[in-house]
Amino acid sequence: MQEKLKNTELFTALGDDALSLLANYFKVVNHKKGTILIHAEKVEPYFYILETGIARAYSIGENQQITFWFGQAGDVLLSYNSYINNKPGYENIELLEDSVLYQIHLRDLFELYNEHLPLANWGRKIAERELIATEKRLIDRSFKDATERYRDFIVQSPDLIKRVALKHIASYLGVTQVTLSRIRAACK
Amino acid sequence: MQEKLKNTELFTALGDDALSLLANYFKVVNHKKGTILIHAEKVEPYFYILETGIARAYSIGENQQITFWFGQAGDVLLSYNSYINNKPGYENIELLEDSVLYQIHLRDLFELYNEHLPLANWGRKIAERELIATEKRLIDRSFKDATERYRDFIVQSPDLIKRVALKHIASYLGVTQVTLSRIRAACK
DNA sequence: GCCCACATTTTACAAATGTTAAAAAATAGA
DNA sequence: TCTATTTTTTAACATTTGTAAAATGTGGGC
Repeated sequence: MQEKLKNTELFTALGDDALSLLANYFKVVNHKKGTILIHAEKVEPYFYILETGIARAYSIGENQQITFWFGQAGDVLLSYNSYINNKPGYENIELLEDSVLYQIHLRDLFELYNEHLPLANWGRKIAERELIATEKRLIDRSFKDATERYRDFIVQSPDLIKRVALKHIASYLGVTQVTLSRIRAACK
Repeated sequence: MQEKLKNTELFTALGDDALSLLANYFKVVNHKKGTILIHAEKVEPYFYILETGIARAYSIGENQQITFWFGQAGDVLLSYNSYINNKPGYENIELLEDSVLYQIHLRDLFELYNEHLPLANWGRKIAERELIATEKRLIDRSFKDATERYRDFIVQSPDLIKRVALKHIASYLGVTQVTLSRIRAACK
């Protein structure tokens, strides 16, 4: 495993032995830009950690896709409904750049969770951190207008602004692409 | 612990020994309607499970409160930022009815998590389920208009519609009370 | 029963955002 | 480089939602 990944916030909390135990099960995989790693209509049996690249999670409606999450280096890519309920999910995950990932089968991961306490607590923290981030975004949808959300996004995710198509950022912020364009024109 | 609580989805997954271990640490507490159980500006050291009653979590902005979560019997009440980061949170939790709760100190809960594997995995599932629910709500904010969200809410939470003030439901749905009133008038 | 405090609805108007279509700009491939 | 495709912007108009204030409804205490 790359040193830089070991130093992400997600891994520093794990002890060395938990880390090397986990590393035994990880398989490094490469995927091209455009790969759909997780399909909403399937039970997806893998848990991924992104080493390099950018990903987006999106749901498909009648006339549109809604991007509701972006993943960057060190983030976990997962179909939560597969993981928890062993059922197809609501999210697709697409790689927006050529990517390197660590892959582990959910079967193996759950076995580790049931054998190794620090890992079980590590899995708990992954979900808890994601929950806090998601709740804050939900709250921001009410407290802040689209312009404020866009400004915050620029500050908090400067990499994403540079590397992700604006149409995806628009739906992530909860507006249409036309509205985002207007906001950007007004900000100049 | 009440039988009915043991039969909630949250507890049936736990084995009997994990349940009785947990029960040793729970203290039953009663609180009046209106009690603010969790304060956003404080590190709150307790984890609660609601036995009877209804609660809401809300954040305070400049001119308004936003209710972003409702808790019913069997749900966990918690300041996630206290729990995970040992820092003050973004959420207040208010009891909307006289309530009976199980209370455990975070110190004790973390000790259990570090000793007892089934409990650590139970804690993981609590956060994961909450995450799925929150992500779905965030996605619904984009896919569905306020009228559809209100109709869904009536179907999915018939108890809350009866027992919670509409001003709280309005902000939970992401609209003002005026808009909710208009929706309700149109639905008649 | 009456009054008070609070919740909800209604109204009129303003602001923000969506929709559709088209033009302009950027990007990828041959 | 040139073309084809996709992305982004712009425009005009429709719709939804917000704001502020007044009116109405509701429940508890005296």
